[in-house]
Amino acid sequence: MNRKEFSDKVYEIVKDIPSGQVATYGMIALLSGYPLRSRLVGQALHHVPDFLSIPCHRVVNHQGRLAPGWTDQQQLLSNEGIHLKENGCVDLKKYLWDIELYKLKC
DNA sequence: GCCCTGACCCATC
DNA sequence: GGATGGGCCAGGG
Repeated sequence: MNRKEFSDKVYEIVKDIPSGQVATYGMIALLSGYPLRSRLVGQALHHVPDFLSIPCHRVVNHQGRLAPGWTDQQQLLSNEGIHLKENGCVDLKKYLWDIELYKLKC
């Protein structure tokens, strides 16, 4: 697999996530053309240079849980109107990004 | 080149 | 609904 192409695709998709909504790693992996590669999405986002200004705080795992040890993430989310549940998870049913909208765009 | 780890997902219990 | 186990892949020691 072409790692650069994969990460480029990931960045492109994540940048397309509208404000106030969240996506899961699995969705990103699927849209980037590499399903089952959700783990790589997490790693790609972890290593992403910040000058690309990618809203990776809008990406959570399939349970709505945020990145561990990244306290700023919930602050950024709340700035966009996304309020977290008591257990610190995002309400996916409420804020999940509609993957079909992106598919239509392509 | 092997082994462990990780911002994960899914099926199953 | 939480817990568990298996599968996935790249990076670092």
